[in-house]
Amino acid sequence: MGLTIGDLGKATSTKVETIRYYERIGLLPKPVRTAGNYRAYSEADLDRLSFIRRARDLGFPLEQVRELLSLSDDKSQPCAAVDRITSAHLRDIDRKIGDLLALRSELSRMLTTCRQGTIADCRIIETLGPALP
Amino acid sequence: MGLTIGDLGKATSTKVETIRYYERIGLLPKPVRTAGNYRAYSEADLDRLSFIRRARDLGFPLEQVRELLSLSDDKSQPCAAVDRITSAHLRDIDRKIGDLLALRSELSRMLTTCRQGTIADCRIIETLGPALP
DNA sequence: CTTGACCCTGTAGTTGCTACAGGCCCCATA
DNA sequence: TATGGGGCCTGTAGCAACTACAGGGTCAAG
Repeated sequence: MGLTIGDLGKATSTKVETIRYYERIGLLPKPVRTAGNYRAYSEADLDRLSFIRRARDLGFPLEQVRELLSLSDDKSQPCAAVDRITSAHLRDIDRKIGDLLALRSELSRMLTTCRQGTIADCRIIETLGPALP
Repeated sequence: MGLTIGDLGKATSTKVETIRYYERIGLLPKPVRTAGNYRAYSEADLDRLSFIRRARDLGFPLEQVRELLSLSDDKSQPCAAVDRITSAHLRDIDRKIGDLLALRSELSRMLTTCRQGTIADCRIIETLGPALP
């Protein structure tokens, strides 16, 4: 009866150490222990961990996962808070995508100017180096 | 004579602690010290730090910055190694962009299904929650 | 001569895990 | 019944790349 920490790990593709870490930071409740001091988990724990993992896979940082969890614990609350968190996360991702695209074009511009000579006249190193006087 | 660590920080938009950190991990050489034990930097140090910051701004991780620095120190080396590092970084960025775009579309799909009701029937929470039986 | 801005060292915190070390526990097999 | 191997336990330290103190020293202006 009860799932071991290894069972939970397998079921959610989560490393055992990560589960203990989630417990330590209070994302997962401390489970009951068996006579031999093993953690014994319930289906509810499995659901909660699955929730965490799905949110993490979607890139939510742990603090936002924490908020989403506490929202999902209170079903009568309005949905607006969830919407707010998700929108904020989306804006964050959009900003990151923008940054990366800018980087990407800069790097690929640098690459096209690299003429396979020596470092002495490498345009990439030149770009990184000090401004010419 | 010589630049203080604060001067260097201002000139490169780098926090003083970060400069000391770069010194500790061997990215920047240990500078000479004044009578009062202050670090005194040269223009060459400023150039080197600028190089580091530019590479960091382009998203190169410190280990790759280290490689680029040692390449730029040996001007007779072929440029191919620089090209290789830059290309690898570019592939990395492309992968990240792909990941983020996938996330983005998932999140925005979730948002469009959120109907501003209560948590009880919030589609976002539902998506994160356990599979229905 | 004091004030305030800067500098020094050393250590601990951040995020989200991951990897030990050194030791229990449990089950199956011989 | 002994034993071997897996899995579990706690606690600590490590990763990137900084950042933030605490508790002091130094320097230039007023």
